[in-house]
Amino acid sequence: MNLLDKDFFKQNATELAPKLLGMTLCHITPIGTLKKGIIVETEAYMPDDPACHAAKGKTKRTLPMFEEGGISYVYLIYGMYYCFNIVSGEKNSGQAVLIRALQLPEHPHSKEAAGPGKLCRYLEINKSQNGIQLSKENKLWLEKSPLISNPEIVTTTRIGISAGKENLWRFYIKNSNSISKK
DNA sequence: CACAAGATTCCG
DNA sequence: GGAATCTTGTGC
Repeated sequence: MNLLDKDFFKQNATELAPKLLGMTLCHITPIGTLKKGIIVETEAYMPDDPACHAAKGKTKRTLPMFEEGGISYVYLIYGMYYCFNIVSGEKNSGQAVLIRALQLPEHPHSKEAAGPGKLCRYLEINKSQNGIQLSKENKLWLEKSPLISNPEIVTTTRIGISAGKENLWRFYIKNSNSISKK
């Protein structure tokens, strides 16, 4: 079974988010360097979720969230940090999975990509990756990680939001040293 | 056009 | 605990 066929991303964010744990996010930077990390922490943002950017309807910023699942949604937060999301669900549903932390294959204890802003800085993801289909041709894609299979997953409330705090929509790999926070 | 808020991070 | 820093959405 190929986990990465088109329908894989058509699941709801709440279903997709835990399934992304243990997969490798890869990016080839503009100067041709391959950067990659294993996803160890994610959060789901759903259409009727008060914490979700798309909940208030389409705006210029959130347009990618209303595309079909499988494209990227990148936005700038606090004027300083980019956050990378994988859009999920059917077209026009308005949902996505925020990638919150990566474990570096060669430095499993590093905190260099432990946090949504930090992983974008590490992978060199910015607005130019916004709204693109995740694929090797677009130099931004997912692979199954050979290092992690069937990770033990912890489910908690999300971080940094003011509404929708009650939903248990944050997922991370138990005992990972590279998550953003306990 | 002005203004407040924000899915963060780092320092004190 | 608080600042940095600036885009975006909203309201006048």
